[in-house]
Amino acid sequence: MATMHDVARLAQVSVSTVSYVLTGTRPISQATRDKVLAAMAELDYQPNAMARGLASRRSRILGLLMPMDERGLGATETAFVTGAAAAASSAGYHLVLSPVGGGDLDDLRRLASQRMLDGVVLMEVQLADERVTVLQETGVPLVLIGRTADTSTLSYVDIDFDQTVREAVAHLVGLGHRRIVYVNHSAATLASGYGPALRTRDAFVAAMTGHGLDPVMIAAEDSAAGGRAALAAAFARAPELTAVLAMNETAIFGILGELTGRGLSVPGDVSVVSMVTSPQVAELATPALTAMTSPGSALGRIAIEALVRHLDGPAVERHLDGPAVERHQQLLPCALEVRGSTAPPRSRRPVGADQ
Amino acid sequence: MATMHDVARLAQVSVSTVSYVLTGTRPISQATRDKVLAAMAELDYQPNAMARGLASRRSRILGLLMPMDERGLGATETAFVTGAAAAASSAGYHLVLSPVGGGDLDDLRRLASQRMLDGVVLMEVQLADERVTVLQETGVPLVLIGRTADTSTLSYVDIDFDQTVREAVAHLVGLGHRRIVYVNHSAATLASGYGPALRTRDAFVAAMTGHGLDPVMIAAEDSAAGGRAALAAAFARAPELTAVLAMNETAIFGILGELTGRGLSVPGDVSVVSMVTSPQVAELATPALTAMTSPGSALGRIAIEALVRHLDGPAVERHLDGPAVERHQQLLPCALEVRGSTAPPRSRRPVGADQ
DNA sequence: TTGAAAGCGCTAACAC
DNA sequence: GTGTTAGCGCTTTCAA
Repeated sequence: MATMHDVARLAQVSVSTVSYVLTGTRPISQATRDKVLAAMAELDYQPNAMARGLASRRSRILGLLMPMDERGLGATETAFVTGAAAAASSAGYHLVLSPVGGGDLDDLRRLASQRMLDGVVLMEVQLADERVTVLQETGVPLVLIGRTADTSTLSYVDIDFDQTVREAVAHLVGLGHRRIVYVNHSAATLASGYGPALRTRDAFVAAMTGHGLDPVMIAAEDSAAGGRAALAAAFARAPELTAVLAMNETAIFGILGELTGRGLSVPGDVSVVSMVTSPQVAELATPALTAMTSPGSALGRIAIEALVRHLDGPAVERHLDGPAVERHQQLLPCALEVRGSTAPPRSRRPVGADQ
Repeated sequence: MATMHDVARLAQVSVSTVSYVLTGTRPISQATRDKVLAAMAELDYQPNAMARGLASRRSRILGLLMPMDERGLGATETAFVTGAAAAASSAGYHLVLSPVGGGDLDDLRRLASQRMLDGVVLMEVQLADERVTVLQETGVPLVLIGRTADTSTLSYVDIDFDQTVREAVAHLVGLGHRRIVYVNHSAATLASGYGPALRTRDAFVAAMTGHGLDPVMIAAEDSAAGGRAALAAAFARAPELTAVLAMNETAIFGILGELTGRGLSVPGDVSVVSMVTSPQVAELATPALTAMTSPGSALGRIAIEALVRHLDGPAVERHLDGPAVERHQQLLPCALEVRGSTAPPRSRRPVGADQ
């Protein structure tokens, strides 16, 4: 493995010159640059990332910390990751994903304190999230996907759940639905402080109330069985329901199965809208689901861009906690994609503009 | 950020002593160790990973290279990742996932050449995979998940597709099915040299032939629509089919939908077995799918263990390509998990032991 | 426009 | 059982 010294010797220049053509930190004459480049090519030189990192105190590596305790990454998360990776790469950074489980807080602290990561994006943030605290203590530049309860000192990008729910409800109401049931994640998930579940719940109540309708919410376990149970509960609570809005990507298959099992057709008897769902999953169902499509890759891109802006920005007071530190806080709504699972309810026509 | 020097000064010992209590590379008296540990705690010392890596020429980081071009990680891949992460962690390594797209071969080469990764696990290997070549050229220790066509010089862990298909077919045949259609990935995927698709195809032909049955294979696009089309094609090719064996986790939802659409019940009229599927996905369907469950986390664990054994093993001739380099080559079968989607065909009873 | 040299924070001989 | 010290391969002053 050739080193910079080898390159310098072959090109008949000093090591610093080689370093400067690599970093572009100071002007180099074309002739010298060519010599150096030729030498590099000849030796198949690759800079040693460790040495570079040690000397420059920057690894040029960004970490994407994602919990993997659950049922895997959906297409949504995947889009997120690829968006982030692309943004990192075009900013000259590597992106590595670190599968941090919930338990290993120490592991997380170590990872962040070892100066191996220039910055970190944390996914699946809870309203009260110890990981955020740990990360803040270590001083690594940090951007969240999702939000903690108190966001005053943090940078984050998140889905605009309020807007998303409002649009979904408006779609159904526009079709003429009045009895709409919201199927959320499980009670346990809600209790654990999972932001999306909590925020969509509140947004649903607000949206329905705004339309003068009664908000009915059911919690469902993340499984097909949970979805079936939730649908049964929904009919118990609101026998005349004509539409289901589901936040739970897993339960929704159970909901559809149970609907079919009860001899009810989608969207003839009951309309179904899936929230924060990828097109891939929406297309899996029969009929394909009308869904609110998450802005996955944009979220990833924006998070990384915010992080990079911070890192590559003026080196001033990067470690001062003064109010001068710029935070990036942004919400992106999901987009309504109408497919085959929504239609006007059987018993009534779409409401008119003046109604 | 405290350095080793600070710790040494506070503990009144030399830096090397601090280093040795950290690495455990030579005996240290209990008294000294305690002093050092106390100093570390007091200063909240964290070793600098870059410096350590530069000096020791080992980053203690393992890379898991996974293509993310597609529809996301299923529960299978997730189990894989968590298995790998756990194994790495308990061997004292960090595991980072790198989302390498198909295109960036140069990016891959750079990543591997920069001495940032002590070893690499490559997922989703194709029969002819340029990435393997690139990686081998860089000289990083490498373990594959999946296999290239020529495995003579490589370490790998893979699913035993032969055995898995044989068991799946045996299950159906045991129930009395004779007309079994195999729904594979798309023709394009097959043409691209995707090992699992190719290997299961061959295994299916072998297994069916072994039972004296006619092997019918249909290629399906990876979508619900693809599944529906495949089922139509299957009925065209084999009108009297009573069972479907599906390799395509995405298409299977279309298959089920189309079956229902034709007024056919599962498993009453047609039995369905899903290959290389996670329990989570299998439970999504109604009825829950009988499936061959992939040994996800075991695969991940074994791959990492093989890599670590290589890295931590005798430092002898690690860069020699002599025949002394031990390769790890192992196949693991999927396990049959019977759920609600398989039953004896309507028209006949299970075959007896002597039949 | 270029070179010399002092580190970055650690590991691992080598010495005792 | 412990200390000294020469690097690891690079970046970045300082000096020309």
